[in-house]
Amino acid sequence: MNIENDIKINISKLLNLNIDDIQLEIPNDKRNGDFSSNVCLKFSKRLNKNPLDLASYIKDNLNNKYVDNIVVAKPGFINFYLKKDYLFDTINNILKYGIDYFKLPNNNIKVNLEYVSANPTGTLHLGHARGACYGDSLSNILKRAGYDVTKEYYINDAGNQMNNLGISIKERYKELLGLECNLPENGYHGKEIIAIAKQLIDKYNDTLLDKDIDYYKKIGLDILLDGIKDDLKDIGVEYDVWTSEQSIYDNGEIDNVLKYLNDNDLTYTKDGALYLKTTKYYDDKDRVLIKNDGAYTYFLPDIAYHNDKYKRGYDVIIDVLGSDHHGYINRLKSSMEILNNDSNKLEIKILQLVRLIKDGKEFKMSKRTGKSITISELNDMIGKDALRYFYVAKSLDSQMDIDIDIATKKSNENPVYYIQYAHARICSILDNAKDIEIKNNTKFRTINSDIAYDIMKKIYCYKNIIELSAKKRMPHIVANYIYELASMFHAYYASEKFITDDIEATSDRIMLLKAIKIVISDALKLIGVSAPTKM
RNA sequence: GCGCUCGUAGCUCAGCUGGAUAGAGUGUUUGGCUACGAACCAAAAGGUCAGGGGUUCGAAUCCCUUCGAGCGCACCA
Repeated sequence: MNIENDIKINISKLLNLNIDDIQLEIPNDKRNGDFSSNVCLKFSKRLNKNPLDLASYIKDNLNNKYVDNIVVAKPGFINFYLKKDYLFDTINNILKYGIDYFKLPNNNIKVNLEYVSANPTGTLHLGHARGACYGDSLSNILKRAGYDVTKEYYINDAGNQMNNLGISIKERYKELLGLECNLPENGYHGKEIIAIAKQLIDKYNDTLLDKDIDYYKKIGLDILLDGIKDDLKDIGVEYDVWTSEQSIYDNGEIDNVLKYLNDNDLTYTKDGALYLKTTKYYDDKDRVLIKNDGAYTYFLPDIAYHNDKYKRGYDVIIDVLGSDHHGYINRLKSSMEILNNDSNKLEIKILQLVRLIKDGKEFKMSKRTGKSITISELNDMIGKDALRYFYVAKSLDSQMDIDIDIATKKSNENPVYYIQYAHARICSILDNAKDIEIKNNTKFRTINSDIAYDIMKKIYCYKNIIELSAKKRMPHIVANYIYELASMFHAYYASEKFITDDIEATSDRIMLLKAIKIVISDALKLIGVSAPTKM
């Protein structure tokens, strides 16, 4: 059953238009129909006809078994009013097929989705949580929409910052032993570094003093990476692939890329450094690949890494980065074009940074002093469900504030409880009705309220919501949808009694409740939130 | 200075590929539990969609411009 598509095909034949040119939308005001199209307004010029005449032509010639009535509205809208059967069929199908009813067919699009990828030099904080919740929810939604998704984390375990990590741990280790401590300015000052040093002392006392920096580096990397994995797992975020930057150094991919670039005159040497001609494409200046001390910049292995993603055959490569990295986009896209990879396949999603509010003022996070709120701290305060919903309900490109005082004291302000409450309420009613015989595949003769029809219509839209959310890479569309559905349910609950002496009416309502429950719990699952049966 | 993202109700945010009278939550005011869970519902008030110009049947949405905010402009990662 795909009414919208049928109508579109019908119109495209009548007006001789491409089907993709035809928009069908659900009007905000239902007085304008169940579906509405602006196609006559849009193409009146191209077709050289009055939009109202075009609309009348469609009205007189369109044929669809669900369409009850067609109305032409000024200045040229065409509004479709459907028979309620399409709603009833939807509900019956959901009860018959369950979640499978909403699964879109495989579209053969391979997606690589990389998110978080924080340096393993500290603990994940509130900004990382945004990328984590976004990425994980988006991957669920893409999968549901028929994409083949690989979730990936890039571990920056090579380069300068790893040495700084090793030094920082060693200095903290010495400090705790009462020795002189020379923590460098660009070292890591977070409390987790001290915790690692303390672990070493508890285990080995002072026997590690003669170990070199590489030793501390490795210990630190292992512990911090485990911590990152645990923190992510605690909020339901897991990965398919963990790629190590060091492995790109080790497996020769960098050398391969470098050789190709040099052989094809895409690089040049200046002031002892090797530059890549990124200005050939979208960059405003050429970029250094190898510094004059012979060390690679971050950029070079990242080129090899992204090239490798292309080689793995992905049709879409999504990177989720913090807004402080937006200057990196053109550089990376240029480098991909240089390697003959279509840079349109590379989608870089920029997330605006998260501001923390405490006592009505901004609470500055500082890497140097190690004063920041971590994911696990927030998780302890508000819990996984609230955390996941809170982050994913907002679009990525708005800066967002977290008021820590509200998050801790009045956690009920999080809309996730409102949604979960709706689910728990439905479960409770279904439990009360468990002995009542439910008829399947009914015509819902006893359903007669607007709110019930509105709910059915909302449920009908669920598939479109998933499709749209996936296409636009916007999981918050799903989050907001669930809230709206929950809100409609609460209103319905207040307006009618479900379990009555009328067996048929009870049965009809219970069927509808079951469908609502299926959609709410499924949509919550997509955004990583649980659907409790009791609260 | 240049670039990216943004500016919508007191506050936090939605608003789809331009579509019909711009929406929620929260806060304020008011009403509703001897009906299946009141963590709920109903109602009121609250708007120059930052300002100005343009495109067109139609602009919060697209373009130009001014103002304001955040971020970036490394041989750091």
